[in-house]
Amino acid sequence: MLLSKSTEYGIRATLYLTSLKQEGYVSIRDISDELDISFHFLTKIFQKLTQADLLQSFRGPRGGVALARPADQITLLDLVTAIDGPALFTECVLGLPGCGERKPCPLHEAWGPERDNLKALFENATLASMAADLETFDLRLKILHL
Amino acid sequence: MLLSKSTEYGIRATLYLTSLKQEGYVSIRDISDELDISFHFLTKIFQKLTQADLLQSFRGPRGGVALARPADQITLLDLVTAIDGPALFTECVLGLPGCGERKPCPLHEAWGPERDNLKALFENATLASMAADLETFDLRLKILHL
DNA sequence: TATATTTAAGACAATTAAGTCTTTAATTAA
DNA sequence: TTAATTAAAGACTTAATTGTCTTAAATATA
Repeated sequence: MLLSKSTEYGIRATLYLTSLKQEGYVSIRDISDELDISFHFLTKIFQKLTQADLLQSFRGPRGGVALARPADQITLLDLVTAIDGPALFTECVLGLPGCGERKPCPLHEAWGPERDNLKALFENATLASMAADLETFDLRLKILHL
Repeated sequence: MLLSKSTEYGIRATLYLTSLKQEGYVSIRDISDELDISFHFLTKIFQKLTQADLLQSFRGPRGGVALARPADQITLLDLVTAIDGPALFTECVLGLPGCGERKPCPLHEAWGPERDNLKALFENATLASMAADLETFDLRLKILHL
């Protein structure tokens, strides 16, 4: 699996938050209800994003979470690295510690450009651009209940 | 993480087996000792590869494992899908069941070509080509003990 | 000030992945 | 035929991830 469940949830939830375009804070409960994600689990994921300064949170009535900066200044790469860490973009595909130019693994050369592509893709996708796509193409963030 | 530990081990071990260019069977113990992979764990991984007809195994003295077909006819994609399954190349990046052309997630369009690249990379890398690189460039499969 | 609302934090449980150990079956060779 | 060698199979343990629950802290409002 490319992304952990935590990261999958984090992306969907943050994207949903963005799409609401709400002035103030949005409660985590509203988001978890809407996207069918465990409230407590989502709370923990948001805590990571808050600690990484991607979100702001506020306690008490009318509290919740909000983007910490404009939606065009938060990328998918920000979200992924804040939750899963940078391993996907830094570590050897074969898990060999110390794999590098000096003594590379058999996939090193081929994986380098591929990893850069992936990173570029994640870097170019901002919450703003994705939220725009969301509107334009009526994309989905929810699981369908049949 | 892109690949599971099982797949990482499976690739390294199969590649090592290929590089030996041995006529008969190579014992799993020899491979696990050489690459510092748990013997029993590697045995299970090889069992999957044997069941997927990528390896042949033989019990008893002078037994072990061997490639089931020429090294240029086994790809990295074969190994990855045999061990981890095809999810990486088939499932939605955001984990939305039913994500597809009809009702795609916000990453669907961007991820499609990227996934195809990745798949092509894994499909073009055969055990033969990687083993050749291994010789030519003195690449490494082992963890370095300092 | 008291109560309700909301996130923070941490304990705990369930599930999955990773790793170990033991027994069985197949095969060779003495 | 007996003993040694090797993979197969499955039980078991450990660790990591995922998910749940409870309590504490912060804040607003009545």
